[in-house]
Amino acid sequence: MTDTKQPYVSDNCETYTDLEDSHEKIKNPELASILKKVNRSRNYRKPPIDNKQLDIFEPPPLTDISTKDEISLMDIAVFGLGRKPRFEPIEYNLKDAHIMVQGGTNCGMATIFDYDIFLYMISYLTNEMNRIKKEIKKGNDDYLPPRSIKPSVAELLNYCRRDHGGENYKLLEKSLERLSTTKISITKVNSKNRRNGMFSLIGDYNITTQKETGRISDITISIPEWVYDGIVRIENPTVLTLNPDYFLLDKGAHRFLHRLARKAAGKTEATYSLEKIYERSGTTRVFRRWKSDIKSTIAALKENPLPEYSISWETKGKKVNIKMIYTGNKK
DNA sequence: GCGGTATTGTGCATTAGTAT
DNA sequence: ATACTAATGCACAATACCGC
Repeated sequence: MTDTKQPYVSDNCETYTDLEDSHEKIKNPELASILKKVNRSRNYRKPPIDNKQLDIFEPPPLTDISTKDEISLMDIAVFGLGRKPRFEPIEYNLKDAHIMVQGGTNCGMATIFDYDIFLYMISYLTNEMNRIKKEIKKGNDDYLPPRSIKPSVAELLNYCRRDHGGENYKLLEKSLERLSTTKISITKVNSKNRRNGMFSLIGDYNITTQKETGRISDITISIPEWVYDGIVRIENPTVLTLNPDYFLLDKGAHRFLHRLARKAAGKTEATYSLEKIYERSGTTRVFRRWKSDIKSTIAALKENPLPEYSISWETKGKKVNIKMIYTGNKK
């Protein structure tokens, strides 16, 4: 099972890494060009060796909350897209709302990778609630889900399909801090009145570490009220399932595009202008810099497409549109 | 000014390997 | 199986540069 080091007969390399490194020396030009491409772009992480999401019976399906106050949270980035936490706030001026995302002054804003923890929380809660609803249909009363989750760290990392490297344990603490302090404020204006609200991605959290060893023994994350109410107290929660391969997407921009496609295209297709995607990505880059970035980002998808969606770059004169087409199982 | 590419720094992510 | 270490890799963004 763990013999991942299968030698490649063709070129005397021990491992896949050897093969990648030696692509210059490879005689077969076709193979060499493929390997060069692999070297250049890595859209997907390799899944951890033990490629199981959870060792429990069934992992909860990956779900994300899609709207809040009739505002779609999936087609804007309520987090930074980079690995480095960002400190500048993001502002969105949408048609019917003004949205402001701001991180903590010390730790910065949550990143799209920190958001994985949020997804774990949503998935857990949705799954739990679906189970309870089934029980109620059968006529059995049941307790509502708890208002906080207590995952073991390994369980959390497994679900997010990450490696169990110790680094992840250290970073978890920072991730939680960012998630908890990132505030999203929505100001909605309709014809009659103006509503303003502020919420964060996760509530309070506790991390218990053992004194002698410094090991994390326990984490508790409280579920913020808007999430709990949105899933438990509303009859038809606005949640969408995602493909678990989402966790393997290595580029923040790819994750953003996948979320956008999932929401906008669904099981059909959708087209956005490049300008609109630029605005909704929350990037700090000037447009023409971002444009060349996103162009190569989308070009990389030719080799390794997004799970279930194809993204294409279409030019109409000077205008650029991004077309997203569902390629998954149309059932 | 506007388009594009090339280079570089930073902080997180990943990997192999190790300890319990 | 879970938790940790050290070394390396990577994306994003800032910056410089070039040609128009």
